[in-house]
Order: sequence, then structure tokens, then C-alpha cells
Amino acid sequence: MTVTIKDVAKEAGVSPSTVSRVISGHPRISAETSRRVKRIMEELGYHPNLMAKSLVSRTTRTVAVIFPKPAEELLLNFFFYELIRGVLAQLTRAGYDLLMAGGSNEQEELDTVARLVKGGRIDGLILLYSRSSDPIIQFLRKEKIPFALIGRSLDYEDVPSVDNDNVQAAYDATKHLIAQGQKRIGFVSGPARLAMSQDRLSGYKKALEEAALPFRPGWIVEGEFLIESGYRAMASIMSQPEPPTALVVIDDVVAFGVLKGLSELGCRVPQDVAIVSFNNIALAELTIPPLSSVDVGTYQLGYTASQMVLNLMKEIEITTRQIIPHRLVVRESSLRPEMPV
Amino acid sequence: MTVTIKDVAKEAGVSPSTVSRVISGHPRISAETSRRVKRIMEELGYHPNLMAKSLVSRTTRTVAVIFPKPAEELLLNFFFYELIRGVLAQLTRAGYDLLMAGGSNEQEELDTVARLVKGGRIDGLILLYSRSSDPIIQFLRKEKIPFALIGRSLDYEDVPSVDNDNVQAAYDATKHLIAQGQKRIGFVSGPARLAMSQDRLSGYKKALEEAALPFRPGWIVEGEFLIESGYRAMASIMSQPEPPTALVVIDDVVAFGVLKGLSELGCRVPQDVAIVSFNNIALAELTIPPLSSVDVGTYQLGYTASQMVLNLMKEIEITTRQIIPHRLVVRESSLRPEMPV
DNA sequence: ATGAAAGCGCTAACAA
DNA sequence: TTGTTAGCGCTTTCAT
Repeated sequence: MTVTIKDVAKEAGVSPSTVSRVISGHPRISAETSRRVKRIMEELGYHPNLMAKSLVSRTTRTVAVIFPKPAEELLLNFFFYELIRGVLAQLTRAGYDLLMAGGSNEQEELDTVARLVKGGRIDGLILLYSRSSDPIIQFLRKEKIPFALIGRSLDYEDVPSVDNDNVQAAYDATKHLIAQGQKRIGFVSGPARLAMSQDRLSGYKKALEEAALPFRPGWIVEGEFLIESGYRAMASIMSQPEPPTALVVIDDVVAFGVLKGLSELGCRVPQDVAIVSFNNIALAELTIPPLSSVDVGTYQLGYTASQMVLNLMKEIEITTRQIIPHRLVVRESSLRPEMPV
Repeated sequence: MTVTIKDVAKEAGVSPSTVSRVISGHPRISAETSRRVKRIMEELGYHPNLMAKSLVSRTTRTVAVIFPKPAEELLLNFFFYELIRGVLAQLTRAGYDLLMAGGSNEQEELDTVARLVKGGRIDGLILLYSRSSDPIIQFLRKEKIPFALIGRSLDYEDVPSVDNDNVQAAYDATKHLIAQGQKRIGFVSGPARLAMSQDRLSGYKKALEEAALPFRPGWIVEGEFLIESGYRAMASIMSQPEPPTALVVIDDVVAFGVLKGLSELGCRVPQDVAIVSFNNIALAELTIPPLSSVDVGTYQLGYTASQMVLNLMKEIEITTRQIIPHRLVVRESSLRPEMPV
């Protein structure tokens, strides 16, 4: 039924190993033979059996992306497509396939990874947004299998990872508000356990300090990457005696909730409250007013992570922590009308 | 280095075949042996080599999802995550892995599919939104490999596929506007080559006919699944002598553009123009006004498509064309203030 | 209930 | 330059 290397060999009047050599582009094979074998392969519709190849070569030309478990995935919704596009683009270019796997809880996730790695099904993997004390990272290190993290590990400094400089990004965003003349600036954050939240918060603080602006715990609210989080945050943050007149918001989706909350409270944006957020998803420019947002280069995050894993597999020296540049896209939501950029 | 079935066998004092039988749950194996072997496997940290298993069993427990080429993918951006979640949930439950592949053009796409299928790397696949005269579908049929389409094939009636009843969905959406007292209803469509566009357009027409309402070619605009498409459509559609007072819009993202366009033209929604769109993405409720939209059950589309492929592999009888129910979510954008639902 | 042996399709020494 | 041979780790008859 299926055409094997033997069939090709017989038809071409050579041995199977010769056919194998032709396929792998072995140098010491006569041009004549090579041509004939290739023609026969074409004629017979030969395709190499990838499993047999993997079995003997102990490589699979496959990289896995581990889908985070539900609790961690909220943020991903609007990123995922771009991220995967980036990952896939680079892998495809290098002749690798992408395997996606996940689990509904931490144990399942680890079991899956163990099965894939120990079962020799993949050559490397990409992890999305690790949480702290991640058993998967420990496992992968022990197994010495190439992997890269998109995001930052809170436990290890030396995990190969691709990330934004979130401290700097938040610093830039806050600086921008300060440059607009803002003095009372609040921060709507994400889950505190994520490095991303922590980094952005500290960038925000740094900018305030530098400008000798007040930092008030009451101006900082923590939530999930949900519209409701932003919405609810407004109720608590704006009910204070002296509410902020500007907000740095951890994510665009949360910022949508913030906008909704502010609109219900009768606060105008940016006149009463100016806003800058992060991630610059496709819809950030569509809100009223359009949202100033820090673009984090989602596609490039995926692309670079793949490249890193590929390089690790080839034992090419890599920069352990690769930073994707961010870019503040200024739109109306952050501009003081009397003080345009 | 790696623990094989032989190591376990030796350690347990049995033959490799016995170990294999224990793994596959062979009935005629003594409980005692089974227990001992399992313990040893545990102790030694044995994991079966999946490639070896695949080679001999000629199955891979892997299903591929073919990422559409760039031109077709616009719509996917906001769906993708939910769709993949659905696919992955079902595959994982059944003990299958997900391989993602794609190509940057039609030929590459076909080559990839051929390589995976002929190379015995996958047991089945899921196609996203096929275009017409799709060479991939032809190839897969010839190879007799299980596959399912998310969407609808314009060429073949009998391709296993999971889809919405887009005719009915558009009919319902249009009917809803009519029930609100609307008489001049336009349609902002997507690319005409897609079954989705065609179906929704005909559902719209059907509803108009039934209500004996006028159908005007000038009220129909065709575009891509982009914000700009919706935006531009407004310029042309609203500049007519007698513009529509309600619009059915092919997709939420396009509807965002429509909202923006209308707002610039000074048209209020829903007072001057009422809007219903499709797909009900997470941000539909956040626009001002919130968007009435037809929820298409994205997660379930993915989930059901996986199930279909799995059933095909098990040679379980399937319904060739499975319809995921839709549901119109009415929000403000479609309501006549003087005529609330 | 278990073992021995053959073979899945391919690669890679080692020969020639 | 090419052929022969021996596996990669597993499943599966066929014996016992």
C-alpha cells in the first residue's frame, strides 16, 4: 500500500541505503544515481515515514507549545493568534512542526509534558507565562531538553526566555502621563503572582519616584485580566476623597472595563481621567476615545521564542533573556486637550 | 540512558512482550505479574517511546489543525483562541495530541498536508474555513484520511463539516430588526468567495422577502473582515439618497468600523441606524452602544469538529454536516428606543 | 499466562 | 560510490 524506501530501491535497482543517502543529500553519491532515484521517488509518490525516521534519528522535528491551564489563560485570548502565528512562521521556516498540548490542572500539565518529552515525541518546547515555582521548568531542566519561556520566571534568572522589558514599558507609559502634566496617577494591575504585573507596577513606581510624585496605595488596584476587573476597579479607586486624574492600566481589555466604569461615573476621558494601557490589541484604537497603549510585539515574541528553542537544539549560543522592544502608541485617551503632544 | 521495555522486562524477570501486554491491558495476564511490572515501570521511570509505538501500530494519536494561509485568516483573529480551546479539550480527553501546521500559500499548504498524511505523522485533521475548489479536500478524500471542516465547502455537499446555520442566523438577525419596526435594512458583508458571506447574505434576503421589504443593491457592501471595511462601507452606504436605517453586519470587528464610521457621519446608534452583527466576540458588549450580535458557539465548533474526526477514526457513524446552534444576543445597538424588546 | 522471534521503515557503521 | 547488516523500541503472531 504505502511506498517505502525498499520499493524505491528495488525499482531503481539500488540498495535501500543508497536511497536513504539520496534523501539525506549524502555527498558521496553519483549525480546519475541521485537523479534516477529522485525520479523514481516522484513516480512512485514516495514520502518518508516520519515515525521510522524519528525512531532511529531520535529527533522529531517537532516543538511543543504548552497551552496554559484555564486560570492563567485569560490574558492570552487576544494575543494567542498573533503569538502562534509568530511561533509557526519561524518553525515552518526551519522545517519544524508545532505540537500543542495542555492540561486542565497543574498535575495534568506536568504529566503531559513528561509524556511528550520522555516519550521522545518532541525536540523542544515553548512555555507561555510561567507561574512561580513551576514544576514544569524544574522537570525540563532536569531532562536537559531545549525550551524557552515567553514571559519571565520568578524563580530562576537563567531560564531561556523571551520577554518585554515590562519595567521600562510601564516606566515609559507613566512618564508619558507625567509629561502630559499629570500629577495624580493610579495603577490598575493584574494578578500579583504574575511577573508581568509585578514588573509593570515597579516601572510605574519608579517613574513616580523620579518625578517626586505621590504614591498612594489607594490608587493601586489589583485584578484579573478581565473587563469586569477594570470596571470594578473604578468604583473603588474613584470613590476616594482625592481620586487620581490619570491611570496606567495593565492591559487593554482591563482598560475597556475602566472606560466603561468611568463613563458610568460621569468621568470624561481624557479630560477628567487620562489612560494608558498595555498590549495594543487590535481594538485599542476603536474605543471612544482611542486608547493609548504600549505595543509589546506579540508576533515577535512568538517568533523569537521559536528561534531560541531552535538555536538551543542546534547548540548555538543564545542570549538567555531576550527582550522584545516595546513601543508606546499614543492615542487620545492619554492626551490633555490643552497640552497636545 | 532512556528506559526501554527491555529494561523493565529484565528487571521484572519477564519477557518484553509481557511488559507490552501489561501496558496495553491485555486480558490474559496474571494480576500478580501485572502488578509487579507496573511497579518496576514506576520505579525505573519508564515512558513508552511514542515513535516506536507509532511505527508499528501505524497510528499516532495526533490530529492536525491546518492554519489557513494569511489571506483567509483575518476573521480568525478573535476566534482562534476559543476554537483551539474547544479542539484541544476534546482531543485531550480522548488522549490525542494536536499538531498545528500551515503554509504561506496554497501550494505550501498542500505540500505540508501531504507530508504529514503520507508521512504517517497524523491520524486525522481539521480544516478551518475552506475556500472553493480546495485541492486539500480533494487530496484528503483520495487518501481516505479522516478529516472535518469547520465551515462549509462550496464544492461538496458531503464533506464532514461543523458549521453554523448561517442562513438561519442572518434570517434571525434581520427578523429581529424587522420586529423592531425597521423597514430599510442594509447588509455589510464579507468576502463573497466565503460560504459564510454567501449564507448570511441569503438569510438576510430571505427575511426581507418574507416581510415584503425592499431589497436594494446599493444597501449591500462587500468587504474584508477588517475594521476599515466597516468604516469605509459607511461612507458609500450612507451617502445614498435614501440610506438604510438599520444594518446587518457580517462580523463584530467590521461592526466596530461601522460604529466608527457612523459616529463620524453624525449618525446615532441605534436611533438613526440600528445594528446587528455576528460572532459575539468578547468586546461586543463594550462598544457604545453595546452591540447586538449572534453568538456562534466558537468553543463548540472546535469541540465538535474534534469529536467528528475522532469518530471518523473509530469508524463511528457521523452526521456529515453538524450544525452548532446560534443565539442572538440582543443589546442596545439594535433597539428602537421607542420600541424596546 | 508467558516467551521467542519477526518486522514496522528507516539510518548508519562497516565492508567492498 | 554503493551494498550488507544491525539495530532504533515497540507490537504481535505463533508457540508452549
